[in-house]
Amino acid sequence: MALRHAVLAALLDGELSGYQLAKAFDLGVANFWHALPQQLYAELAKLEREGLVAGRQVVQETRPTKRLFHVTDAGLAELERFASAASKPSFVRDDLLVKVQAADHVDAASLITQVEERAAVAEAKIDLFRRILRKMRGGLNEEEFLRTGRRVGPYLTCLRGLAFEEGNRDWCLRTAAILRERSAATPREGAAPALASPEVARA
Amino acid sequence: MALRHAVLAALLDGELSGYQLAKAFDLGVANFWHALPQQLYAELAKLEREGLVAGRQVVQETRPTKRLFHVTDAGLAELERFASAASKPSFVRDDLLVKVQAADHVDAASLITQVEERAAVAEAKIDLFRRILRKMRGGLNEEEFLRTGRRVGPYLTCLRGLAFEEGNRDWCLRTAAILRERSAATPREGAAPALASPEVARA
DNA sequence: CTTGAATAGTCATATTCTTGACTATCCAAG
DNA sequence: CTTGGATAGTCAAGAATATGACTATTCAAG
Repeated sequence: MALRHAVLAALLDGELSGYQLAKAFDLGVANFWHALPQQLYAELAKLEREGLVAGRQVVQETRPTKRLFHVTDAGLAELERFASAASKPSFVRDDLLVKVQAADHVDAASLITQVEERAAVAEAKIDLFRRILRKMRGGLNEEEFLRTGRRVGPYLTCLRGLAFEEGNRDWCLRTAAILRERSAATPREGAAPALASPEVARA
Repeated sequence: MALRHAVLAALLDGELSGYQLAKAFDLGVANFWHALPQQLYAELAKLEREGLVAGRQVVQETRPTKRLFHVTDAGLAELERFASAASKPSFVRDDLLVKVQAADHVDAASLITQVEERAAVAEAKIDLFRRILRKMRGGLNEEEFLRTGRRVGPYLTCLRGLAFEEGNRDWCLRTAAILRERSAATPREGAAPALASPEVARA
């Protein structure tokens, strides 16, 4: 149950409405925690009942009234407690990797397309992360900022997101190239092509 | 609902019992899909009811009787269908990243310890993946194997796991170093240390 | 000769997450 | 003057996951 802690961590940078929070989760936070708007509204309500966040109503003229939430002292204490407790091992879930695992038994063309699409998505995220990082460190260079900047937490997690997507892109491009080469080498085979194995090569 | 497909993909390499499958998930497959043994038994039962896998009873003398499962033609067709459908975006969940996001507001010492422990875990996984990869490619070098080997799917996903853990390790080590340096620079501060910010520097 | 680890598997409960729909207001483009 | 997108939020139902406990057998260490 760390969604609540992810929400608390996201609210540390200032007051957010549920809607803004949902967008934040879609961007930065999404790189290490994923949640739909519905869950966030529900979690905010629970956190408020428990006194870990507090909301204040903001009546807007041109927009629907919204509620801005901030972390309370109790919320900060809960984050402290969470941060000191043992971390569960991280986990990833990725359809595409499941498909690649089965690559030798399924249609190559569609798989290659999907891997290349994923590379493009990763590239877009890389650009986004680079922009966010530039904005966060302001005039300072990275080393300076990491030594002296306030709030390096979000910067560090963003760096992990950047490296992750770079790894993603590189792997996708390489994988696509390999699958392409292999499917070119056996143009008339369907699933599970009988490529040259060590045994065959010896024969 | 891609657990079923992860199970099918894992069973492509040969018959496995529920127990063996659980261990396979704990190792290789866990890098892109995570599931507890209970889920796997339940999923196998469902897959069998739907005719996507078939099990055969194996009576053992020295061990409890087990059931070995393999993918049926219908299961293969289902995998094909899945592989051609659009992939959901991958997602990661990581307690540790949530904690680092809040790094400027929580106790540094405990966080540094955890980040360094994670680096060690990553290192161990790197070793494991290297061994698995070596074993999979047999006598061939990597390039050769990727061009001509049978079943490159598991090899490719393992490569992604390796790169992921290398990224993890590198980021953890860098993050630990930065947090250490910062907490050394403000030895008597508690949470949210007032480090030199651009504004402060100007003053 | 008892304890603990590994094998092999099951059940029930509770929480969490996803899906899909729904209510509103405002602004801008066509 | 209607449609679509952005803002702001809510509800209900159902699927998927997690937690914890439970039954057995075998082998090896102490």
